[in-house]
Amino acid sequence: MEQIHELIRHLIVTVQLLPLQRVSESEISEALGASRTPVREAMIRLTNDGLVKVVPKSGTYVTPINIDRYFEAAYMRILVEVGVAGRAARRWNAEYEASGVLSKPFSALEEALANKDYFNFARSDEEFHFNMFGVAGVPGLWNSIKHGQPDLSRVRHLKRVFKIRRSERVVDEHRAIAEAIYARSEEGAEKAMQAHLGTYEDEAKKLSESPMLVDYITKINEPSERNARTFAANAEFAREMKEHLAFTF
Amino acid sequence: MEQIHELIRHLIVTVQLLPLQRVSESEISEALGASRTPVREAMIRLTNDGLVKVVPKSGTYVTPINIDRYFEAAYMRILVEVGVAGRAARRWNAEYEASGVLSKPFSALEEALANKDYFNFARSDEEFHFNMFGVAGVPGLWNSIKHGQPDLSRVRHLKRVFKIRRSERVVDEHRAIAEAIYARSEEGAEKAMQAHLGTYEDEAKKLSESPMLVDYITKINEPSERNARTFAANAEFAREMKEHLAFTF
DNA sequence: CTACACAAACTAGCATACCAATTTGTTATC
DNA sequence: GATAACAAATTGGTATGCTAGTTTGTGTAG
Repeated sequence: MEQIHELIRHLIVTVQLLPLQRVSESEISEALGASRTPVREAMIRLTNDGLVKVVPKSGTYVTPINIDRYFEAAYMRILVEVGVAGRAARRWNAEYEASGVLSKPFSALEEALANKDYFNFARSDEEFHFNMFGVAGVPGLWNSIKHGQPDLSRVRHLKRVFKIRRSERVVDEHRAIAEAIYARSEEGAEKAMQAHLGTYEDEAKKLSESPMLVDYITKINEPSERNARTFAANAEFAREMKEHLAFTF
Repeated sequence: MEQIHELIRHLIVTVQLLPLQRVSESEISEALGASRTPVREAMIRLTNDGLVKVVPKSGTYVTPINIDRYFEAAYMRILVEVGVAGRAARRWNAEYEASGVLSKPFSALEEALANKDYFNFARSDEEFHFNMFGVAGVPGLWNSIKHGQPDLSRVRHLKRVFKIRRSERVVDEHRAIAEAIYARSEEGAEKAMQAHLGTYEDEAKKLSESPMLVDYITKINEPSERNARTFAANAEFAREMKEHLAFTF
């Protein structure tokens, strides 16, 4: 069941299943060669993820992408991480220093960038942030930030697709954060984190400056005849659109 | 199914179903006169809530209460609400003023306190906070704060049971927040909110100063022969314990 | 040609039966 | 009496059939 959940989730996150599209239990169970029960259970979990909405006796539909929620989640992340960075600086000590909780992922980050290994780059980036939460004494919050909001993943995926990112500066910014924490400078760490994540307004601006993405989201959120298409036909539609827009999914 | 989910959730939150206890699908479905399917689906949702853990081919167990997670959630709430209060102050304008989004729930709060109507007191309190999120332009974050962390509800319930609360001061604190927002004082609003919610350390201290609650949580988290008891027998156990401790559940 | 009514098809919700794996209780062996 | 092996019972996972409600398509009346 977990596998089905992951599969459908992946299809939705990568926008191969488009908003408002119907994802019927029977259709998927048939396509996957499984019974309806595990599919149904996957749907319940997807409902919890906020990725689909079940309408009794009618159908299950992919939820529209709500970009406002993404902004909110980004804003929340900034608030939390800035506070956590300060707290980590306050709690920093020789023991943490010796363990290399921050220096190790930072080194890995530098190395990954040098090798242009973007997969490990993202991994090390995440590890750095996660370990900082650990130093701050609130390790569980990382998951809340990461999975707390319903639909971060789809927008994040689209950002990748539209190549909205920045790698080089990240290393320097992490260095600044790490050094402020080493120096036990609460204020410095907060400022460095603020600079790293940018403000809420910056985030909004950055996405608005990429109207292509906003337009794309608006477009796929619209109801259309594709809503009536089948599972397979819709994947086909997504593929066509993908090629047309020359994206790398 | 929603009803079953709510029922079991309520039983767990009110600690009538104790941590580590087995809650078998068949047992519950039988007790409720329903089939296993809806019970099973409720279990999936409870898993998402972090209230139970399913061990395949073994059983479904109530998760232990993790008080650290509660602290983390409280800390996160403070970080977020302080930032949101500042943002609300920055965005405050005549339109909001005229609409009474903040003044109305505040008045209701005062009135509820005067009538010792604690139900409406809590309602107005929540409405005030929620509306502040609206003024800040991030209404969706309120739900993230409220339901984001897995196990806020059980500790919150226990706090009520152990009578750890404070009502009178809340009104004054809300007034301070509201007035800072009216004055469009970002810094003032943040400070007032910080004072209202207290710091992370204060929260921890407050609960530590109530060792009875900490001890109680430790105790019910421990494995014991009750883990082998049945659904009904365990509810009985909870009732006994309740009476013994003279709590008002 | 349009509007409405009705029927057929499809939907998710639920009940039930069966399966494989784990746990637990018992028995046989030392 | 302790321990190991085996068997019976219990568990969650899955498949499937049925039901009630919604949607959609078709046909008929205007």
